[in-house]
Amino acid sequence: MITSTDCVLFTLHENTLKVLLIKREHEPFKGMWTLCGGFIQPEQDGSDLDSANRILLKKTGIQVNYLEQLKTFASAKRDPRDWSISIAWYALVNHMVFDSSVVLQHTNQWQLFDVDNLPDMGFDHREIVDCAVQRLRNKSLYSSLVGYLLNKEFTLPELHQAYEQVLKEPVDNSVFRRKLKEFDFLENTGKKRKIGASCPPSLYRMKEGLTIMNKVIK
Amino acid sequence: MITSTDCVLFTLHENTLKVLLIKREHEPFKGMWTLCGGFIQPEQDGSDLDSANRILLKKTGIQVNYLEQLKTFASAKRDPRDWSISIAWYALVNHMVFDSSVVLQHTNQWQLFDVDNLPDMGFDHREIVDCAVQRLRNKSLYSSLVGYLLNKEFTLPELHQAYEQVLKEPVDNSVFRRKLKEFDFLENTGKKRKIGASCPPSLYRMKEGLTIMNKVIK
DNA sequence: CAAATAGTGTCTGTTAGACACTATATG
DNA sequence: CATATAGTGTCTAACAGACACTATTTG
Repeated sequence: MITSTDCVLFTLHENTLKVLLIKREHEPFKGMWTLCGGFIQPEQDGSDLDSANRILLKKTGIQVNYLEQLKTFASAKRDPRDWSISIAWYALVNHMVFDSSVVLQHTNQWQLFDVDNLPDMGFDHREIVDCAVQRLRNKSLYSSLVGYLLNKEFTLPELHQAYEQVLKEPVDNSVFRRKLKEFDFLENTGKKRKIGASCPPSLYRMKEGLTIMNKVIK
Repeated sequence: MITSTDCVLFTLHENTLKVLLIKREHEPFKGMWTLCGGFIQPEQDGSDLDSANRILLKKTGIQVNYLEQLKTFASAKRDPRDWSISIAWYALVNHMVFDSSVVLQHTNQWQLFDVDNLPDMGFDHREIVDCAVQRLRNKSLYSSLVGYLLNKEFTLPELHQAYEQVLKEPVDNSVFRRKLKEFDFLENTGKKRKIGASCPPSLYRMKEGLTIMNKVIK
């Protein structure tokens, strides 16, 4: 019995929702694109969450902003070696961390892929990604998740754009702002971002301690 | 490493949402109330879903109407014997099956408990039940799930009552019926149920092939 | 035809969506 | 002070919730 964990790591890049895939170095599925995953280590990991964080950190050097259990994939056939259980997760990070990760700088065996234009993938990882994309898009409608794809401080126009990129459809500006007021998960830093010959937007950050809000955006 | 599966089996009884708990016969937690669970058997089970169905059938004799993966609970401490993974599920059945199950008739080591008045439970099963109740109540608002708690054929007043019992709050009759029309997951059998000196309600059944609808009730 | 329950219509306040508008800062 | 973008107001159609009403069947 194989007990493992796999994580769908999302970020926004080039105006698109992307996922990190890693090129497998060993059989099975050597050379194919797969999720960031690994075996659960009972000696090291106190819980499934620990496993996910440990493996993310080890394989990408990234400490994520948001991490949530997605679903467990388990069957006799998903791994040719043996009956296999994988606890799948999805995580959200700002794209900056990809530039600052020492681990990723030392290899080119990884790539960010548009979630709507994925390559062939090993195991049942395509199914896992599709499941995660569906969950993220759905949950974005009534939560503050999208905020975790941005830098710690961001402007409302940036957040607005992020929603449109995740959902792949336009979001009305006044609806967007009305909803944000109801949600109330942001706090104004007082600072503004200078851009050019125009009105500079305020910088906001996520309030501490919240992950999910309970109303509908869109 | 222990790999197991546990199921929260819901039904409606005495106007209340209840869960089946089983009194444990062995250590650990011998004599305490626990969920219907067991070990994954790689030789017998093709998938996690197969495990859940097999264990339900073996321990309760019940074939459920609806079964959905809930969440996976995994840690070093949840089972005193070893590091343990449990893939948790929730299932919905009509109360009738408890009377017709031969397996359950041959033992009294089980009981149905009000979800809002649970006994002390072994392992982390209390947490699992709470998680399942939350999921069921939430999903009931925008799905046809509640229908799976009823008999194959049921009346609209029965379904209405079932919603109120699951949600533990009144549901306006005209809103209820308006929503059902939008959802469109029922078909009229043409039959009616005779009760007494009053207008007999029509009998409906769930349309084949659907499990989840996508609008909001309540 | 009275009683009881099934089932429908109607009114009101709230909200999503569309879009026009005002405010603010900079070169 | 022109320009560009930030941010707000307003109108309309749809819908949830409350509740009164009509319809149907049986003893």
